[in-house]
Amino acid sequence: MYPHKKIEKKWQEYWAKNQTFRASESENKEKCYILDMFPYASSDGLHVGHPRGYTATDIYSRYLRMCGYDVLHPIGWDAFGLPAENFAIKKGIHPHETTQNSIANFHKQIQSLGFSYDWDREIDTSSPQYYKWTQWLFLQLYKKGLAYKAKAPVNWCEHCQTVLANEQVVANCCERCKNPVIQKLLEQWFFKVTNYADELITGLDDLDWPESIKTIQRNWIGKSEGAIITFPIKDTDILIRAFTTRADTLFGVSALVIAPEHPLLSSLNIHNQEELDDYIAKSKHKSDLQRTFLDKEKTGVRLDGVNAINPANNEEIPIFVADYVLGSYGTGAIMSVPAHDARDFEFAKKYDLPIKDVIMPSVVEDKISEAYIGEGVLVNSGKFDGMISQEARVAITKKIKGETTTTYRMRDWLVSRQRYWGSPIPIINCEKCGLVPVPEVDLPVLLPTDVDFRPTGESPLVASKTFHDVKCPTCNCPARRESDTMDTFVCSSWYYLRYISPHENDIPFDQSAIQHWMPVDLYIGGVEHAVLHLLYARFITKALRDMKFLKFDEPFLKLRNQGMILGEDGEKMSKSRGNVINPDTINEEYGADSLRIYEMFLGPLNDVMPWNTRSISGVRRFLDKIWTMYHTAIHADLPEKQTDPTLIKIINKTIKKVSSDIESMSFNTAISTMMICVNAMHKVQTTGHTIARDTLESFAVLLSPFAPHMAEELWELLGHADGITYTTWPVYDEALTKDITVTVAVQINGKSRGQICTPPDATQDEVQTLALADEAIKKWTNGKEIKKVIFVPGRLINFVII
RNA sequence: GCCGCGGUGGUGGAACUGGUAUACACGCAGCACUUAAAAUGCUGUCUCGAAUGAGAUGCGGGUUCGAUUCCCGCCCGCGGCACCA
Repeated sequence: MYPHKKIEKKWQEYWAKNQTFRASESENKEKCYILDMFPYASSDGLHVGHPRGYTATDIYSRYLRMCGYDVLHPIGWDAFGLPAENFAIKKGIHPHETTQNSIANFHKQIQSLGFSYDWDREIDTSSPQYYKWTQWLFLQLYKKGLAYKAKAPVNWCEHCQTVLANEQVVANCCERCKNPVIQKLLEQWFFKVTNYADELITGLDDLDWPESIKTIQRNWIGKSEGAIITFPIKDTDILIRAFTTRADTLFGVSALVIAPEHPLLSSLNIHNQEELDDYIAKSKHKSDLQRTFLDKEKTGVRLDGVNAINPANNEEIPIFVADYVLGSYGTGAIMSVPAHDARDFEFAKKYDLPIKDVIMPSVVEDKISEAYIGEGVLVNSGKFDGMISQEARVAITKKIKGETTTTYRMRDWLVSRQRYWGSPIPIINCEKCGLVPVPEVDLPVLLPTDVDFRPTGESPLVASKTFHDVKCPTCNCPARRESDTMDTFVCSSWYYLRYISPHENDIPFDQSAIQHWMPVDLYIGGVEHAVLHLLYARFITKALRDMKFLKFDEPFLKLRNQGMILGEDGEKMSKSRGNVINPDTINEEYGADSLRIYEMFLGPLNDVMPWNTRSISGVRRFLDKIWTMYHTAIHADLPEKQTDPTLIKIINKTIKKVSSDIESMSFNTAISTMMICVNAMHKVQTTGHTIARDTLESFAVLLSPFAPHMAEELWELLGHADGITYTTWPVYDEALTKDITVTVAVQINGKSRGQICTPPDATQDEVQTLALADEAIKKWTNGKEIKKVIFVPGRLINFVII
């Protein structure tokens, strides 16, 4: 039995002492930056989901080191933010203390799994050395006009007592506490992500990322090309602009519908003002949840006494205010075309508006029961009749002097938070000078400790006299510091740059080191960050590039997702369900190598998989088998070269398959291949033969990325004193992977009826003669005419008979 | 509703570019070792059938000598978006 505790401890100490995984910036080696999404330093500690991604990157890192690459593989801690703060409040301990405890715990847990991180580069986003540069980043964005303060309707979580970014609102609820989010009009800080909307979409094309993530980002950014069409209000000078993607349907407009928030509402002379005010007040009180989920039925108010003019045909059309039109998208006004838009159709039915067909579908199906939203040929559209939708959009927009434009669904990133545990925003509010950035020499703006950090709806930093009251850096008048803190996602939007020169105190990152290491070559993490971290990091990279700090466009060239590990009951692991598996327990009982291999053997990296503790015994048996096999094989007169042809073939095949599987991240099949190899070696050994040194060495190297502790021990047992990490990955001989004979399937009409053994390069004639001479085949072909023969060399021969 | 991904033994899964479906592992059964158990090793394990065989990759069609793989139409599950004009 493999004594995992003793051996794992031995090699972990060896790696630490020798700084085995320290990344160097080597001139003559090709670099590879392999990154994990750093863990949130939660009080719960590591769960079994973490090691899944970490093992994948670790296998890849260890593999590449042996292939001669210069590998950077760092780890650190995402430490600021709400969960840490909430935990601290619950315990009545300062979040700094609870966070440091969590970090220490994570550090210990991760180290015990034998990951090959360069621990010298460990970072903690809540340390002043780190957040100094998060603040620096904020200032650069501010200088560039990419960080701004504005009053806007924002998402407010009553439970967490803070605003949230759009990306943190899931189904109209706070992604953290799941309580409904309400809209509030507040002055907040934003990052201008929308400036990069277009590049954030086009940049995706060249990235080696899962299509699913690209699609999620594209949908989130929500590019839509259309036109703004101006509708004059009858008997006034007022013009209302409506955004549409379907200018081709302009002749089918039945009404102009505007959002309750629309600014021009107050300038209109409306006869039923009271009714309107009532409606606006009601819709203001509705949360977005009610406006969308609960109120499927559309409501609105017709504005009496005012009408709009359709610029296409000068028809007079009614104006409605309805809250299905969003004030925050497009122009806050739409042209309602009931015949060709599902929502407008529903609205028109309710308010009895005319439904006028102006687009003929190419295939006419059922009528009137719903709107036809597809494209087609124009009818009832004056001189545009007969045109197809695509052409008509351009022509009509031009005719009525509309402006073509592009809008995006994505909004700017709201980064200020009214909570304590985050990086302070480095801005000073001066009555005379307005917003004044903190001079860079004064960074970091330290998070004060003399405050009650429990949330009150206002930033707790306001309560700190030492923090809050300052002198204006420009005019020296009394001023006050910005008291909000930054969203944790700001910290994580640039951490991959800090790993590159984590100890620099005067610069955020060293330019020449950045040149050497960036961009990240492989990034692994969960899908849940598709529109959060992954989008923010891309934005920050592009912004820093435009400020000449970086010379590349995208931070992460290749991305892979690790699927979630579910509980044994197939449900998501959670404390309340009681199905959480603690990796420490598994590590203790089966060892780190078993846990690593088990998590990879479960199935494809990307798939969601249920945990099954019983199955670990399989991989543990695999390791035990290797252990005893090596101990039996290694003795004084161990032959150097393998002579057994079966083993020569299998080891060459195994090297080939394991190498290609690691490169394609098919770790599960790499492991089954190694199992097949071990079973073969074991069989040879139990039948009294010896496994030679070259075979044992090659296999130990193949095993080492997966089970590094055991592999190191076996490597030492084979007489090597310098560790396995930087040894050379074995090469295989293609000729030796080939079988001497192959089994060719013989089919009759596509059904397998037998098999024959031939040399792999046998010709069709040879195979055919052999096959037709076979008794089992004769039975089928006797007296039948062979119409056709299909031959796939080395695989099958198929006789088509009548 | 729209978009994306998936459906293979009792279980996790494998299968190159359309070429012998079910590798590898778990579980289960039997045997060996043992006073016994655990551990370990060996053998078997898709279904029906005594058998030559027949049928199985969610369901129904199609293309093909041959389909888990390609095409059409459904059903189910998971994930994303959610009045975005």
